Amino acid sequence: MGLDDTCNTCLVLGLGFSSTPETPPKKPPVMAAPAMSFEPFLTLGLSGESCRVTVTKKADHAVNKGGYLCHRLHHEHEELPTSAAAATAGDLYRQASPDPSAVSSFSSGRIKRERDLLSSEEVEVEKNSCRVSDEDEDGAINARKKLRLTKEQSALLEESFKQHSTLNPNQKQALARELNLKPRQVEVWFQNRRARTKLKQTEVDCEFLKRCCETLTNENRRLQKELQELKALKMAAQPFYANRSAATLTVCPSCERTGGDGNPKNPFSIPSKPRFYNHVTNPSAAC
DNA sequence: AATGTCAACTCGGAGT
DNA sequence: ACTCCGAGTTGACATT
Repeated sequence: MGLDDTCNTCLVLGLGFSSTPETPPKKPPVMAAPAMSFEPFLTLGLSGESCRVTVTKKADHAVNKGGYLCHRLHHEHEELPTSAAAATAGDLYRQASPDPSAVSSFSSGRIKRERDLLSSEEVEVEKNSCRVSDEDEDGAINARKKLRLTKEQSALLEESFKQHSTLNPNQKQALARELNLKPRQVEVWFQNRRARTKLKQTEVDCEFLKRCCETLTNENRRLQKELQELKALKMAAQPFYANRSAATLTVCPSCERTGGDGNPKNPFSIPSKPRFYNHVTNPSAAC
């Protein structure tokens, strides 16, 4: 008995959670609450450490798909972005933030990023957006600074995320205006937020499946034990059932009762095995 | 110093 | 062709 035995039973847990489509529609359903939507396809097996999640880890991707660094290095030789007005609404931001356009311009292939800047409205938003200058107090130019959203901004974003985990362009614009951020920043925040939600949900699923696995292992153990007991019981009762067939009735020499035929092809018959029935010492053990 | 967090990035796939 | 999004990654900053 033990885990090895349970493994021998080939107990396998596989949950696809097909309720959530693998390829979501254009506008995926809102994952409003972590209520076991089971989107990730987790597999469980009893061999080895039971739980394997199909979500790949960072380390699995040794190769960077893109030339992000190359892009950065390339662009750092390009013209510097214009310095924006200092953060007059500075209290809104916990720390100095770079010009978002400068951040965006780290890569040269900025087709996607630039689409956010096309409309005059967005340019206006950008002008008011969180930023100081491209040059920090050390004089380092165009260094990538990390923007930290304020509590108020985070709270509002969270609130909005609770209502809808994806934004349409209008919602994005409105939220960006309200938060004094670029639409692109709002978009990124929502993307990252969805990713975090999914990761968290995956962890929850994993824990759930681990518990399932433990429960099933215990159940399997219990059933194996029960089976053993039944087998033992059957063996003990074997002489009684050994010769029950009406076709070849035999008479117990001791009490003159009849027994089965012992035909192995009869699924209900138990083959008589002399080793369990000592005619000499116990001729009527079945009785 | 090591580790965690998270905004911002690239890339590729899918929808229109 | 364009747009959006998910997956994976990077790097600045915070925390331990």
